Amino acid sequence: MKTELAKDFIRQIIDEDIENNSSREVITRFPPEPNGYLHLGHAKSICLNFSVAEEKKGKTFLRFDDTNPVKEDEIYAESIKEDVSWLGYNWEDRLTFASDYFGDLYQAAITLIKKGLAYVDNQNAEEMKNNRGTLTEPGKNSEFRDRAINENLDLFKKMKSGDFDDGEMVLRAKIDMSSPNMNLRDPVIYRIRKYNHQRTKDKWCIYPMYDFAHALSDAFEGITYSLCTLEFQDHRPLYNWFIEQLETDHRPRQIEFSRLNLAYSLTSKRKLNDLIEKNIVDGWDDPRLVTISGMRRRGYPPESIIDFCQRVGVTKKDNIIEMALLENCVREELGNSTQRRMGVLDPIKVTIKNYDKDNIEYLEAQNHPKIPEFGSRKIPFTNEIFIERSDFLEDAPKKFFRLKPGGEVRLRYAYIICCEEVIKDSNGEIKELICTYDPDTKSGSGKSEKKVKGTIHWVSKKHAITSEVRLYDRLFHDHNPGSSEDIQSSINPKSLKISKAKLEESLGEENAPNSFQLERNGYFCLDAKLSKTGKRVYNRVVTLRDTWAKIEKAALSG
RNA sequence: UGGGGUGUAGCCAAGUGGUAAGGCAACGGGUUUUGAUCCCGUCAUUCGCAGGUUCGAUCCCUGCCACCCCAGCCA
Repeated sequence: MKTELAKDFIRQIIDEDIENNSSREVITRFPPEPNGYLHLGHAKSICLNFSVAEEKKGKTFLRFDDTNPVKEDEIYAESIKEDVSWLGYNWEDRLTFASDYFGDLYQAAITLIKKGLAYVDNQNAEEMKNNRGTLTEPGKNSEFRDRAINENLDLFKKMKSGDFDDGEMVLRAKIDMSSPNMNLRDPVIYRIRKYNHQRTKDKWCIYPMYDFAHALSDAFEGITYSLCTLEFQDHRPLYNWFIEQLETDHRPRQIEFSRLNLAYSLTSKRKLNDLIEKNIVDGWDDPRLVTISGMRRRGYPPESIIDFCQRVGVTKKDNIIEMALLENCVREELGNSTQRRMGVLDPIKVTIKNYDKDNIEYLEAQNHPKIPEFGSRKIPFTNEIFIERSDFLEDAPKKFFRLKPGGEVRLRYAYIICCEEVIKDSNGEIKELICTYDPDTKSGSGKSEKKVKGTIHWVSKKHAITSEVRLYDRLFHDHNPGSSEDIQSSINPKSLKISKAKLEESLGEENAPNSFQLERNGYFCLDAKLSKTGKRVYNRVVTLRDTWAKIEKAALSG
């Protein structure tokens, strides 16, 4: 935990409850539907549910809300488990499925019918829609609403035994067709779906709806706080209605909080799915996506995601969090946990004409500027090296501290060099720089008093390994791409740039770290999906803060 | 024009009937062989707006405004 955080309103409610009744347990649940992959918004919910319970020595269930066999699949359930674990949470023996309760749910429906609180409706979807009314007009009672209890019982049993086709009948709660809350206008609680369920196979052909299954599953598991997002606020009266009418042993309490939105990204399963189907991205784990699997592949440490979720807080206010906060969390975590290396993303060759071309000098380089325990390594220096193209400017502004014609710069851990000559090709593009070095300025030798303003990174040409490095930018131009249905038009065509980078020799070693900082270039991580033996592909996780870029930008605009 | 929510800085977010925490961003300065990190400093006379109650209101009351959610046999 990096910052002292004030208690959010949910924790305050829980604290008050505990004060009023010291025996009250904290049992929460994370209830995903296995019909897609988890994203950053889910991470917020996971973090909230698990940490709130953890803080009070309570428990959290991972419960799959698998009540719609048409949309759900086991592969999603597997990925969800992997993602939750990766974030660092453990549900222990509390892995459950709404489908575990299908039998109990069925009995609960029977109870409702017997109490005269549910009825079988023959209306089709179209008719039901027409009779539901509108936001300002009440609905109309179904002509089947006052069926006898025995008839309802009989019909419901026939629904279960497969006597009717999909859509022919539904079971509805009998509440109030004129309620201003649409959820209370006799909601459907069971529908017929002659479809193989991923877990119960063909045992059932009727499936409970979310409101019914969710409220009761919470009650069955003894959930004390059922935390969900704001759009379920209007469902709370229905949630409570089921709990009250069925007189369950446990009475869970639903509390809603606002979902997380991240600027320039999408946190909607449906829209994410769209991107994948249209091949705009490389699957659910594309590193530009804020799916958990995408962020994992990108190289975001789970700790940074948890830290982020803690910092954004929990309220009922709509929000769009800036990407900068997430990136700050990632940098902070990686800064303290990764070793430093050197690598050139866009190389330009430098020949040091006064350095013996047959000589190879091994120079000492620290693996971390502040953590000596990370040790050091030796890097080879020769007369031909690569430096970053952007570290040389022919026409440099006064405050440009890097290399320019006739100017000097320090090569990190090596010598100070001076640019003597610029060699260009027929197109005017710089092909090579001819420099001289000052032998007295060897790093750490203390022989020279010479000081230069700039230090740049470099790699020995002879020893460099060429690797594919993927540089990312935001996937969307639109601050809130989710607000539009036209996702395509806000796609940033330059969100992925592939570079043939020159990396220092040590990154080719067997025990080379999988994630590291390339000094002055950012944090990088091996792409587990694209890398093969003999071919390593790296993702830039995040850049370093770049105040020079800011100065340049300000100079351009001002 | 029904119901349910929400409005505190550019983005998040505390807060109390006694005079606006913190983080991110931004800006200025110091240290630095990463223009990184780190450190220091600046950044709301005002809490959606208008009235009212009060010695005193961001907090209590009234009215208004803005935004979000709801008319699936999805979750």
